[in-house]
Amino acid sequence: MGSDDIHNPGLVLGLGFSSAPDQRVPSLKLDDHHDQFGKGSEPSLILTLSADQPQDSGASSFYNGSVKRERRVGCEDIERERMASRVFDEDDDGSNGRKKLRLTKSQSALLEESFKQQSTPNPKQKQELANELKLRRRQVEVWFQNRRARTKFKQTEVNCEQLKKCCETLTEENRRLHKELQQLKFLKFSQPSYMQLPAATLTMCPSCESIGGSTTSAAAGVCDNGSKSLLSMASKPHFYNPLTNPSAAC
DNA sequence: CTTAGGATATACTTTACCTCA
DNA sequence: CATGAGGTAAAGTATATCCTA
Repeated sequence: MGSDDIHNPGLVLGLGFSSAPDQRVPSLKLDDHHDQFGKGSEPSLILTLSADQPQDSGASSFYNGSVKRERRVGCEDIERERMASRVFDEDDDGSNGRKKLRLTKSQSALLEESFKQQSTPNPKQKQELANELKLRRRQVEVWFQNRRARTKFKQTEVNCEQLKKCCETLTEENRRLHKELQQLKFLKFSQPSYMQLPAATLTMCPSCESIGGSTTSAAAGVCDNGSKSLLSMASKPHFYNPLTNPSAAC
């Protein structure tokens, strides 16, 4: 037995994305009412912005192709508000392509404000917002959908960065433990008397990565900088496993 | 209890517009 | 000045889920 039996406490590294929770799962549950409509069935009615609803408030704001480019300098905001508050009847150029709504800064600000308070407003709240902003409810709905998507995307980016850092830390720890293990094996076969010492008397300095005889830090299981050593961990009843105890690693 | 259908959510895509080299 | 690439945000589409009649 001996050092060959030392468990590898954290030698398996990975981000563990085998089943990302947010991955879209292909629909395997079309056995109920959904497949009755048939995925290939064409929509019989396509609503467009112009045909969707009457311009109830008269303030849905679209850029006209001929009105371009708000300037970042000067009275851009005023100009933008002015442009955006215009009603474009589309088709002045004969095209029936969709025009793109641009929310004004005040509209965006109010939407942001309400998003802070409630990221998924109920239908009544949406309608109230729409009334206040002189938009259609659908536009408010879409804005919240896209806003939630942006929030989620940003959060995913943050999580990804954290996982990268965590992975780097674990890789470094793994490398260090490997090295320590090799030194211990070497010591075992070259100088067996070392192994007769109580385990707690041996430890490795994480900075110089050499085995030493310090008793105090080894007994504590932590080196001066807080790193763990194999021997000190081995003297404890359980091994440190960063995968089952990730918070300890990162 | 089962089912149809509406409402609404998410995920992904398309499109119009803007910025910048 | 013109232009093309790339980014951003609004809107479209497909599908899932929940609720109700």
